Amino acid sequence: MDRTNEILKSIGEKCTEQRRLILKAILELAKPVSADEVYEYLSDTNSVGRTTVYRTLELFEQKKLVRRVIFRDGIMRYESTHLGHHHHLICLSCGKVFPIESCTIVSLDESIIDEFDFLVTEHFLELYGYCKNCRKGEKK
Amino acid sequence: MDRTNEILKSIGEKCTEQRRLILKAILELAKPVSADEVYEYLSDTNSVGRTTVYRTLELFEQKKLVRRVIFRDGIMRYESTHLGHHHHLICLSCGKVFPIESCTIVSLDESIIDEFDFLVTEHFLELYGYCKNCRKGEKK
DNA sequence: ATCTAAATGAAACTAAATTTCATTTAGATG
DNA sequence: CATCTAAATGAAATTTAGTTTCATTTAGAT
Ligand SMILES: [Mn+2]
Ligand SMILES: [Mn+2]
Ligand SMILES: [Zn+2]
Ligand SMILES: [Zn+2]
Repeated sequence: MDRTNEILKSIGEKCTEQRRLILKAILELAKPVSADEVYEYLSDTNSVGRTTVYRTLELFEQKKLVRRVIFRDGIMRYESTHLGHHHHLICLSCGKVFPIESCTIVSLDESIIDEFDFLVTEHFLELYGYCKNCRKGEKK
Repeated sequence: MDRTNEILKSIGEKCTEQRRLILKAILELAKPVSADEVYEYLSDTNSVGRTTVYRTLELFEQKKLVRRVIFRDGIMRYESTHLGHHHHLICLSCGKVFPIESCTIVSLDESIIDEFDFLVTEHFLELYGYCKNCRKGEKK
């Protein structure tokens, strides 16, 4: 029946109301969000405790339903892995986050083993600047 | 006389014993370090308080003597700006950090404005994996 | 040598995240 | 369906990184 139920079953974990709600929130929010943002998002339903949000996001990370994203403020955020590997544009003015789905870094990853004798297994790139909207009316 | 004194004068800030020691530590450690790592490094001299370390690193960042570096653990680290813009290889096994001095991303930065109408002003790339040493003896 | 605005640091505080532990519950079993 | 138990939950306590406050000290100007 419910989409979230399916997903929880597919990872072989117990289906609880809390887990369903947290997963739903992550899917609906559709951007990197902190545990507290998930908690706030669900606060009106009043059915999930903070601790459970933290724990559940950790579980989801292990089960690869979400990935952890760290921006310059150091806060742990999580986003659905529904979108594959990608990078982020983050607006320094309004904070909006835009995904860049193409990744030109993979070839770099591979050259590193030759040049540095270092085996790259993952990489994170974030680009900061100013979005279209926030540049409106500013002298170009 | 002292190298650190020169530098502090050059940024037009008061030369205090604490600032000299913190700057010296940053230069000697020559890698991204947290305020607490600087504090520990100086703990034997017993001449700098934790608060001063935090505040001084912040000052140094404003004055562009150091830059802030955030890895996956979200802890604020600082490194000398002596080395220009570069990226990091971080070993997931031993934690060692290696700089990659060439940056192939700048051209990406420029293409973003056309593709996303987003003006990139800075970017951060970190590559995680396993260094030469930590791969010793492992099946390739 | 004197003076003062700035710097320092101990202690209090904040915010994010983790741990503890008593209570509840999903879902397996009969 | 009723019973049972290991797992999940959440309030509260704790930890950790970082910030703020404020009384005291000090760099360096005069
Ligand atoms: Mn994303
Ligand atoms: Mn570096
Ligand atoms: Zn914006
Ligand atoms: Zn290593």
